[in-house]
Amino acid sequence: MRDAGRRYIDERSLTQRIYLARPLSDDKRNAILASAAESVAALGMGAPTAKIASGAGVAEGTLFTYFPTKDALFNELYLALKQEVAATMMADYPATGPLKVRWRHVWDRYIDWGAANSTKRKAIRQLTVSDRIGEPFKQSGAEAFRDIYALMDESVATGAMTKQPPAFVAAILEALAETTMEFVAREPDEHSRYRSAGFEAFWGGAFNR
Amino acid sequence: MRDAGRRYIDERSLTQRIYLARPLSDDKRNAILASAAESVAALGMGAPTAKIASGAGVAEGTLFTYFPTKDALFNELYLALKQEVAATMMADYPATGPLKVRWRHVWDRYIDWGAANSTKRKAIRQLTVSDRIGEPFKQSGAEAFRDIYALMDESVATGAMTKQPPAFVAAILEALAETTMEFVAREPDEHSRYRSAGFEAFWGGAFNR
Amino acid sequence: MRDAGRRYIDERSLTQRIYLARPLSDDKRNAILASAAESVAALGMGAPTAKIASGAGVAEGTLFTYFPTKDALFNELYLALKQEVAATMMADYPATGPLKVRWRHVWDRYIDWGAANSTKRKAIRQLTVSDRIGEPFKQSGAEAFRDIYALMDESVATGAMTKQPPAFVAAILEALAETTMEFVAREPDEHSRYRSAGFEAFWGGAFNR
Amino acid sequence: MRDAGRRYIDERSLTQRIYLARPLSDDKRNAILASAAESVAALGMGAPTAKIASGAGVAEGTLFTYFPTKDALFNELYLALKQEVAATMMADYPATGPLKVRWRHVWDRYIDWGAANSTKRKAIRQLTVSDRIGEPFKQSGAEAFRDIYALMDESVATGAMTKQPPAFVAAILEALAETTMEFVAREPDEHSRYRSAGFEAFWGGAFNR
DNA sequence: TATGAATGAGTGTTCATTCAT
DNA sequence: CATGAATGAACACTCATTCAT
Repeated sequence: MRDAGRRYIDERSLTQRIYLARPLSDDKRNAILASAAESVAALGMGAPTAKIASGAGVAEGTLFTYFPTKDALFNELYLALKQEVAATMMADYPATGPLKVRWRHVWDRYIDWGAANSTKRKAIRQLTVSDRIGEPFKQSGAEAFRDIYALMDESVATGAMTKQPPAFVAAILEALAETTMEFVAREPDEHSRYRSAGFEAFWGGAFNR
Repeated sequence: MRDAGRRYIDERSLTQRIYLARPLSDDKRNAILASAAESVAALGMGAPTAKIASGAGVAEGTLFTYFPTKDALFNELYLALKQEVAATMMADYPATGPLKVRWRHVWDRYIDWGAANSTKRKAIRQLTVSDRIGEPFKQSGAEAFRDIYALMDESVATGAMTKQPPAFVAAILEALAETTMEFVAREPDEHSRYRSAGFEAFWGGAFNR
Repeated sequence: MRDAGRRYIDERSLTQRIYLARPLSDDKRNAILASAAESVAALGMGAPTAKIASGAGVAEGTLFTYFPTKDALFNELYLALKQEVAATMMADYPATGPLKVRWRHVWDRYIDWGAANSTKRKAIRQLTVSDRIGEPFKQSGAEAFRDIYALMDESVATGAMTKQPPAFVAAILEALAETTMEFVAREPDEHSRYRSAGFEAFWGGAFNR
Repeated sequence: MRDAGRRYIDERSLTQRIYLARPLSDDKRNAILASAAESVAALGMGAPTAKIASGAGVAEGTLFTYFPTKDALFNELYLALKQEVAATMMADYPATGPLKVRWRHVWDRYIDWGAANSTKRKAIRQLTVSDRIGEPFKQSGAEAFRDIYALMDESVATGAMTKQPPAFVAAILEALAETTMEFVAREPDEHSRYRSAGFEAFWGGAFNR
């Protein structure tokens, strides 16, 4: 029937994928992903593909020429969002300078992104707990983050988290960031206060002794 | 909680006989809740009521004599789980003693509960993100925890979190605990190591300066 | 199991039934019938037995000790209502006097009953079209009416309907009466006008030449 | 009514191709309506949508692409049947000629239609008493008939019904016709006799003095 | 390739009836 | 006899996916 995997998985690389000759429209693909994010944020994993399609301005069937399966769409969405976050965090990254400043830079970007993109934030949350994101996608999602921490490798060698795997530190950062975003969303006026408090919690917990 | 036997024995009158049918069974109610937790952990909020019922050993229809609605069931489940966690955390609580020891007590109970009840943990997670838990139920769930922090009121007045609302501290504890449980679940052999590391992250972040 | 037919059918007579030794309460039985009429009027034949029972102030199961089946209840209700109508029509019947006056008496009673008992009227209508009233019950229902026309036998021998079966005349009367009641219900202020107009339509149609 | 083929052929543009999927089929729509009429006649408003669909030779889900709701289907069915009746009544209508002949024409068509379409007749009856036909549909249904009586306006100004609203006369006609059809259905051999008798009842009741 | 009608398995909930109390 | 919990078949409606156009 349809060659479902055709452009879905590119063997060469998952982070830096190379798109081959393709007549499909990137605009439509992106519109579908965007609509999916919105629908998932609002309705959870039960969001109907029909609604996603119509939100993207395409027909029901069209969705399936871009993604062979609802799950495939969600996996791609997960990955796209994770990569967007990672990219945002690293924009303007001050490669030099004190460690704390660099972490703070990353942290602030993260929180601000969450505050500005609450839909996407909610979508990522739903996808994360849904157990429908395959291991490979989870891994490449994590990779995007691990890249970040790699850049700050030295830091992990310091402080309280010395003996913990970087993934644990990363997970803690995410957990704290998510909590912080939650409170920022509830009390937008306190945005910068919570952002600072969250960061101090992270920094004190992970690096102080 | 529920006193199912309440009207079971009638002592009001000997002249006007009052007929009593089978009372609602707390056993069944609990079986349904337990089965719901398992199903939700495995399948998310989409877990079919039919599966929940059969998992509880009751007929499909019976579920609805105990809970008027799937959502009602999930709300009650959420509350029950939250209260179970809170109760577990406070068991054998050392009312006196150094602050850190008391927090550590609570923390360890929490992590250990999560390790021993991964199904329930997953269920609570699904319920929490699902947006189908009504505000009143969220509130009473939070109350159970707020009771805990109230007991340690003094502590909040100290350290990095001095100026943050207790709810924020509580949320941070939960977030860190969840992350810790996640890693404990993945690497059970490292249970106590992660438990300690997680706690240090919390303590250092929330109370050190 | 239960001897469902026990007091349900009395072989001796359907119009003048004789109730044998019976421990069941007539009050409850009547309450159930009354509640059934209301429920059927409001919800049609789909009215739940549970609602009927609760409306009668008895338990769900109790309904089934008085009527073995929902259908049985509806059949009895049908009969009871038909008999009530017939009895009402014949109250104070002027056995002597001009034919038209006697018919008019019956007609007026019928219309007035319908105006005063719209619930019962609606219920009878639902039951009549429902195809769940068994032939025997339909027959005894009709009997009640046929008794009436028998009293006025002579009249049928006159006028336009001479050659039609009395059942046809009866059916026409019912149809016209129902239509009239409908309009009376919609415009209560025009009660007596519609009552007269309806009667004239009947009289002119059935007896004039 | 519905012009299913409307968008089927696209002629708007040759440069911007517009893709067209299968259009809704009027055949299917009609098959569903027909099957619904049969099911409703046999089983009342409780007729399962599944049975209606299978009776129409379509899948269960297909029914809902043509009618959003069971009630919507029933409303459309009601309207379709009413309009069919009205159209039948007016076929070959003798616009000139004596009043009584014209009424008789309409009457005969009505009775004959009922005799030939007992299923549809039963269906209409069920729908009419069901209280699930919305006011707007009732109104457009009535309109079809009012159109008829408008054609014979003059007649209403004559005879016994002079002072009654035309709707009342219409209702009487319907009631008498239904009764007549009922008897025709029971005794098909007496078709024309009952048809005449019914008409005389109507004519005598409504127009004679 | 784009479209949206067609499909039928799956779901939450209702309800007549039974039966333990 | 009265009660109401227990039962499971039934039902309206949804939805991911297919495929004719």
